[in-house]
Amino acid sequence: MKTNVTLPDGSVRSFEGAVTAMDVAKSISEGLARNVLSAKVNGEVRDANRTLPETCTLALLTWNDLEGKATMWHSSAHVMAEAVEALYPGAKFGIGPAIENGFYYDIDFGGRSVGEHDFAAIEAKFKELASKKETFTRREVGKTDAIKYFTEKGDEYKLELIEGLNDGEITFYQQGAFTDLCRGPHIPDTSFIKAFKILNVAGAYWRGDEKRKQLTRLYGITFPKQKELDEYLVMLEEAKKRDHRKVGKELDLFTFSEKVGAGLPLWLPKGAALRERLISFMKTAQEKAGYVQVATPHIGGKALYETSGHWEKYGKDSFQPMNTPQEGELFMLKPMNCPHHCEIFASRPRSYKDLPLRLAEFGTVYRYEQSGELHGLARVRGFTQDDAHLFCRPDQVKEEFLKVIDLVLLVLKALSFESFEAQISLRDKVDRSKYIGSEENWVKAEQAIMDAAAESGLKTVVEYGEAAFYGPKLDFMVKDALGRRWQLGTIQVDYNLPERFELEYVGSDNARHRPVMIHRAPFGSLERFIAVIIEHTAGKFPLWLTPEQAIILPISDKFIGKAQEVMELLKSHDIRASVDERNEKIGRKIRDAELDKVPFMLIIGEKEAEANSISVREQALGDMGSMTPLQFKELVSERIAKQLSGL
RNA sequence: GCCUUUGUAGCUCAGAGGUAGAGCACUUCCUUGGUAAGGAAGAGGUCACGGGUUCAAUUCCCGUCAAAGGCUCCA
Repeated sequence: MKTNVTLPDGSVRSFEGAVTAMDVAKSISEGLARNVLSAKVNGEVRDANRTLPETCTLALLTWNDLEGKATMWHSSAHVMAEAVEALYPGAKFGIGPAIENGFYYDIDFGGRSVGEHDFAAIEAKFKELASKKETFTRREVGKTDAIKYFTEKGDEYKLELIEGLNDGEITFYQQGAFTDLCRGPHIPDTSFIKAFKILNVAGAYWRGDEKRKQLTRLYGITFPKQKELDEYLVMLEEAKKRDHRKVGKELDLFTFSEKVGAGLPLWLPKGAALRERLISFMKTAQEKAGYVQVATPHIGGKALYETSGHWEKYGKDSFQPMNTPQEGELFMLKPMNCPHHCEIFASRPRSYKDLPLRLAEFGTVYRYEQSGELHGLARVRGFTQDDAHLFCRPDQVKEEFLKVIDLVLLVLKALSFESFEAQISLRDKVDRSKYIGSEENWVKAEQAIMDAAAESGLKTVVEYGEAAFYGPKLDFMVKDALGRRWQLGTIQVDYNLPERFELEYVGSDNARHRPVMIHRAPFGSLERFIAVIIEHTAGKFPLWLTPEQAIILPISDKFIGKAQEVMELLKSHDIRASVDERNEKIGRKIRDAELDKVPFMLIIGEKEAEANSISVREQALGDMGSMTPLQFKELVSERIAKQLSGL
């Protein structure tokens, strides 16, 4: 018997008899063999020490491959479980997968509270076990034997997992004293793991169901070298420095007050200026795209939300209605702007010639978010959407949708977001109770989104269960400093609300027709959008957006008058500038302006006062030499024009 | 909402069963200085809030509120 192996470069190697991926690695080089974590055999990731089929394609996976890392982290989860079992006899185990950065294991410690103070002991035990160079042994187990093993061990979680499996597809992996139900694959032995750290601990419901027991989830990460762990931890610290909650405080952008309430941000003057800048940017873009502005109140009658379906779908879990003292009328804080906008559409007869009607509003909405869910500006209870609703004829849907995609891309470009994901958010495949409207309408809407997304050429991923209750969405997702994904822009096609609000227009055939609605918010919400901008720029905003574009620094107070003249001149050219009039040396003023991330520092001393010039220093880059205030104004205008090209 | 953790000056943080401290920021004065921190003095805290234990609590215990990391949820 021979084994023929095709390697990724296309070359074919022939071996006498049965061989493993590890054998193949050794035949290539000892160095490679020392680094092989697992192997991709005919497209499937498997243990490196399993026998290969007679004919196969083979890719050897190392730490440089995502799948190699995943193998190592999954194996690390097993070792962590082994350490936990040694220290906490009787602990029961849920699931322990590899994740994007590391791994976790959900553990039932049997009523014991395990927290950060326990980490050191677990880490020490882990290192002791890993250094033993225990091998991971795979074994196929019959269902009855598998049930028997975990019944004796008393682990009801594993038993529940086994219930969902069929005879013949159950495998156990054992390393040292620890045996686990596991599909694999695993690294050859534990000696590959050289560095380990428990990152944090969290509660996690068994099978993600909040009605079931909460297990303790330990998050950890491992590396093949201690140095890599150290670097990773430094990187995490650096990421924390970009946290919008920290930077927002340092730059005086926003604050929170216990008295006002959790999740209700207070915008300070600089942060409010930033918002205004974003709003006027969007207003300009929208005016060009044929939108009209409307304005609606922050509350609406309960009947409005009964019509829209909000009351039915989310009434119980939202801020509760408030009533008027005399008449007892019920009003709700608006969770969305669309019902109000539907009523504007319905306020008079509409002709097909009026469509598309694009109603835009920077509408502030209020949503009840569970207290544990609040997160700085990224998840709040009151926020302002750059909302608009496009009422159009069915034949206009695709074109309008494509135009909105362009608008979203323009926004992402102006803020230099290069890495975003476009996600098509569809209905839950099973649970349809969360949604309103007919199957027919949903199919039409889902098709419309997929067609438009395909035509736009966007790369998209499909997620089920992420749709709004009235329709599917195209969502634009961006990551924050710590890699968490947030939804920013969103575009939604809706056949349902026009039906519920009985919206109509008169067609060219003089008959009544139902319009289609597109809901869209390119920023999503100003709050979350600003949070993500802060983390992406670390507070160094693009010139067009930054609250203060230039600060004028007189060398001594003799030149304050001159500095003020320059400031007035720049302001008359729409440059946002101020003067640092403090009684400090120039070095100090520069340092403070640098830390405040003001893009330009304009220095005025004796030389400049005489020559009617300014010395320009660019933030983080340094001295640019001297020029006249008008030359500086040109410099600023050119840069802004470049940043906003396309608007 | 749930699990783990945290809450001391505007900010970052030390501290201890006997009613508090540093650095920065702030105020005043001196200094008028050319590209990342000039000097001196001063002011500033119900130690998150509410109970309890104690001769004595900011410190120990309980509750509430807020914040952090997750889970669930997310119009």
